[in-house]
Amino acid sequence: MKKDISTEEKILDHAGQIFKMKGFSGARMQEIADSAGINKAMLHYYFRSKKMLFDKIFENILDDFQQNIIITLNDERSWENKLTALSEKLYMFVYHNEDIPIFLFNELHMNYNFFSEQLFKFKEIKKSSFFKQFMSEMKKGNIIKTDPLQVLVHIFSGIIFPVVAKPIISSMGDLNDKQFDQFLLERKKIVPEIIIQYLKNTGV
Amino acid sequence: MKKDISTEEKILDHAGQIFKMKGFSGARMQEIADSAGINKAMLHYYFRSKKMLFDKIFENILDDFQQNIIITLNDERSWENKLTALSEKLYMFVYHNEDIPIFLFNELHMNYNFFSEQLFKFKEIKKSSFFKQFMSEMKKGNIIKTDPLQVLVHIFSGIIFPVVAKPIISSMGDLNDKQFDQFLLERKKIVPEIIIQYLKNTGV
DNA sequence: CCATAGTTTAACCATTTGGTTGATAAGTTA
DNA sequence: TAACTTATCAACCAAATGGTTAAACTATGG
Repeated sequence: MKKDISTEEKILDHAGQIFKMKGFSGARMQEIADSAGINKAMLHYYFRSKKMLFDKIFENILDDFQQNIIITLNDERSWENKLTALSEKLYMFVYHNEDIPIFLFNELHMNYNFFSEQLFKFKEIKKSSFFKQFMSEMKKGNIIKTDPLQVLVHIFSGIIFPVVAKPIISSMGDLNDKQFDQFLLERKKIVPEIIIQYLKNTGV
Repeated sequence: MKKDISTEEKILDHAGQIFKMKGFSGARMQEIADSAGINKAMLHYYFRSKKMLFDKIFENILDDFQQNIIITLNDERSWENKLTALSEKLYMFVYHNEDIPIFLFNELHMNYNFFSEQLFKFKEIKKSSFFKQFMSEMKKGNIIKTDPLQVLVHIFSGIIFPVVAKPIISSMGDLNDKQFDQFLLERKKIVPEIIIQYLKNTGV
């Protein structure tokens, strides 16, 4: 009856790393087993198939990502502070999980229809208090007339994209890893500033 | 002596499509052959190995992408018009090649060191006339003090990222394909506006 | 202390996959 | 037309890969 959770967690942990690095089709079951220091049959014992193992991991990562966003957009702050906090959150997230964004987008791209259910949770974002605040301020004339989704995507793009395109951007600017980190840090500051300034520019 | 180019091009064409859709490790040589309507041995006859076939295709795509950018940044316009033109160019590029960005970034991510030579060409961007114009205007005080690479990355992020993250963004906004296209079209307009306005805001 | 359920392993299996081969066809040249 | 090069194909191969199995080990509760 005893459920030794350590093996199962070990699998999730190591499989996660390998899937993130190599994607679904690039990852090998044997490699995951070796990495976790267990027998390959254990993978099937706990998760039945490669696909099922992958799905569990993918869902966890997607949830984690979405939760990070939704919490920030729903807490108690002004809309400006939410945008700044969102930049900060996304920055921290990508800084500590450099390969998650590209992994997520790539797997979603290759298997769009399959994951469509899992994507439903992102609809919550539209219902977040950020959207309500934003619309309200817009009506009052304190914010330029804009689609709030565009605003969020400005932040997502501005912070997440550089990590996704890191090899190309590093090459463009001839940046080593340390310089790239600095570049990203600077963006975290500048991106919300630009957007907020633009949105408040109602008089012109 | 006659070089029948049609088979070779057929391979490049169909292999390109499949690699872009499934990535290197997800693509199958047999599938490529079937798609091109030729025998699998032909793939090896013309390109020796999967990797070599892939590399040729990858290089072409990367070149194409880089050329698009460099030409725009080097032609005869003001820096503002270059940013607007760059948005337009990138928009057209991603609109007609929806799966290229994620393909490029993913393969670069999975095999960073290997492609590092191919990335050298992106260093040209720093030498483009855009950078010179920008620095010059900055000295004159017509532009707020900013790293021009950050400015370019604003544009890249703003236009390319939405395509990369299309499944998630579509889900957030509950957009169908047509609505997403509209969303992207709107961004093409708004993104350079925001940046340019920010850069010119020197007096405040 | 043993019966039972859960856990782990080595060996195995069927299929897929990238790649090869040897023969054959189709141009090209002289 | 004969010699030669280039292009194409069906059949084949060895290795890799996801998955299975049957036996062994471990723990725990009665």
